[in-house]
Amino acid sequence: MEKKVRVRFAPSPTGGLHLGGVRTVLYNYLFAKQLGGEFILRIEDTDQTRFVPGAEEYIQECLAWCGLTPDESPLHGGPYAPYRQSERKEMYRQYAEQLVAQGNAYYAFDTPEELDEMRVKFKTEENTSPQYNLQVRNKMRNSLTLSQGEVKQLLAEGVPYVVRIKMPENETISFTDMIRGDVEFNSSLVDDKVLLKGDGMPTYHLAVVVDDYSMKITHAFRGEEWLPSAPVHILLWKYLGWYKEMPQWAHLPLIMKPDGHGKLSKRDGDRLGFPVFAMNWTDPKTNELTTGFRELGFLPEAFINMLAVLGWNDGTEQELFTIDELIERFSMEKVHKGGAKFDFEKAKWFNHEWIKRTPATAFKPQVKKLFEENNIQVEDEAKFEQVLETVKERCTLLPDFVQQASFFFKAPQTLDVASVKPKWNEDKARFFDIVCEKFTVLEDWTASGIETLFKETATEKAIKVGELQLPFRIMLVGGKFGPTVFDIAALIGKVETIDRIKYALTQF
RNA sequence: GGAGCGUUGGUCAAGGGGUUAAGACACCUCCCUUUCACGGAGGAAUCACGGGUUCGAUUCCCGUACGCUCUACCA
Repeated sequence: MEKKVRVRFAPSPTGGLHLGGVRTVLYNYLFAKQLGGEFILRIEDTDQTRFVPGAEEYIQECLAWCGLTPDESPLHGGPYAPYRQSERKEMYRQYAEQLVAQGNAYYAFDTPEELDEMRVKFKTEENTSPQYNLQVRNKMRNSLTLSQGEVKQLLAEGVPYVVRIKMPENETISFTDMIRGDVEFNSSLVDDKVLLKGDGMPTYHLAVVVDDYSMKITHAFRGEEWLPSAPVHILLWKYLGWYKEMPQWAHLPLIMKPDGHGKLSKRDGDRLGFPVFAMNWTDPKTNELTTGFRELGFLPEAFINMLAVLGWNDGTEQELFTIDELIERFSMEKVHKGGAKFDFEKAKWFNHEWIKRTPATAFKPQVKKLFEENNIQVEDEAKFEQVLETVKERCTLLPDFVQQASFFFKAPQTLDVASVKPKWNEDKARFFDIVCEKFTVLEDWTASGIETLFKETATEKAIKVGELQLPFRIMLVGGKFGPTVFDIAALIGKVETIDRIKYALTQF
C-alpha cells in the first residue's frame, strides 16, 4: 500500500507572507489535495533573534484568506504536535549527539571572532569566501583537532559550541528532483554546515530533516534557493538511518523582480508600486505598513489563480482555473524550471476576470465596507447587488466599485461641465426639459423604455442621439464613466433621474 | 572565486528532430460604442551563441556566454 501523502509548508515567522511563499503553499496544497493527502503548516522559529510577534498569526490568516487551510498546524493541532520548532527543541539535540557519536558530526568551539579570522586568513584570489570544510576543519578548534580530554574539559566547563556535520570526502551525492530530474553534488565541495547552534537550537538543516521524518512527510517542496544545501539534507537522512523514508524533493523556481534581475523582494513592490505580500503587514518594530493583495482589492480566487500559473501551465490554452480545477490538473512535472518575472498588469487582469465571473453576492460585503468608508449609504440590498452586477465588468480591483457605482446611491457632487459646454446649446436644454416632462408620465421605467422614449424625442427634435448621450451621462453620474446611461436611469429611478437632470440644467 | 540551477517575442508561456513555433498580458492599428469597459480583426520570435549527431535541429549531445541561487551559529 502506498504511503499517505503528507506535505508541509514551513515558514519562519519573520514578517509578511511573500508571493513566493504563497505559491509554495499553493503547490503543496494542490499536490496534497489531488492525492488525497494532508497539508501541514509547521513554524520554523528556531532563530530567536529574528522572531517577530504576530507573524505566525498573520501567516495563518493569509492561508485562511487564500482558502489554503492546513490539516495540521500550531493552531489546528494534529497527531504530530507540536508544530512549532521552538517547542521541539529537545528532540533535535538527541539526534545531533547521535551524529557525533557515529562520527558523522563533531563539536566545534570556534568563536564568531575566530570564524571571521579564518575567513580572512584563508581568503585568496581563487577562493573569495573560504568555508568551514574538510580542509579548514583541521585547522580549527573542534573535536576533530582537539584531544578527547580537551573536548571533555571544554564541555564540562560549559564553553559554548556548535555541532557541525562532517562532510565526507569525494562522494557523489545525488537525488531526483521532481522538477529538475537528477541532480548531483560532490561532497568535497560542500561545507560542514552547523547543525546545532550555540544556544541549543537546531539550524534549518537539522530541523528540517528531523521534523520531516517525525511528521512522516512524503514530499518536500521548497524554493530553489535551497538546492545548494540539499546534499547536506540527503546525507542527514542517510546518517540518521532514515534514507528509505526520505521525501521526494521538488525545488520550485523563484519569482523574480519585473525589471532587472533577482528575486522579487518587498522593496521592489514599494519601488514599482505593487504589493508583494498577501495581506497588509505592519512591522511591529517600525510600525511601517506594507499593503497586501487582499487590501488592494484582490479576490482570493484571482490571487491564487495568478500564482498557480506563474511557473506552471497544464499544457492547454486555459488560464482561468478554479481551485478545484487546479487540484485536478496540477502536476509538479509541469512546473517550469526557470524563474518567472512577476507582472503586476497580468495579475490585475486575473482579478478583472475573476470579478467578472464571480456573482456580486460574493464580494458585496467588502464593497459595502468600501462604500461606508467613502460615506455612501446603501439601504436597498437588492438594488446594491443589481448595481454591482451591472458595473462589475469594468472593475479591475474592488475599490474601483466606488467610482463605478457610488453615483447610483448618491447624486454626483460635481459635474464635468467642461465636457459638455463646448457643444451645449438652447436646443439641447429644451430637449432635456421635454424629456423630463415625458419621463414624468412614462410608465415603462426600464432601460429599454427610457431609451426608446429618449431616442424618439431626439428624432422629433432633430438632434443626433449621440450628441445627447454624453450630456445625459454627465447629468446622471457627473463624469465620463459608468455603464450604459439608460441602465443607470432605470436603476436610480424616475424621480432621481429627473432631479439630476433639472439640477444639471442649472449648471450647464 | 567555487558549486548548483537556468535561458522560446517586452512579460507569462505551449510545443518538441521535419510545424505557417500555440495562447495570454502589455503595446500599436482598426471595428463596435459619441463615457469607460467588454467584445471582434490585424500587427511582432531566424526558439542566447558556437560546435557536433542527423537526410534534417528551436527540439538530442558538448562547449561558450549570460542570468539567478547558495557560499551565516538566517531560513
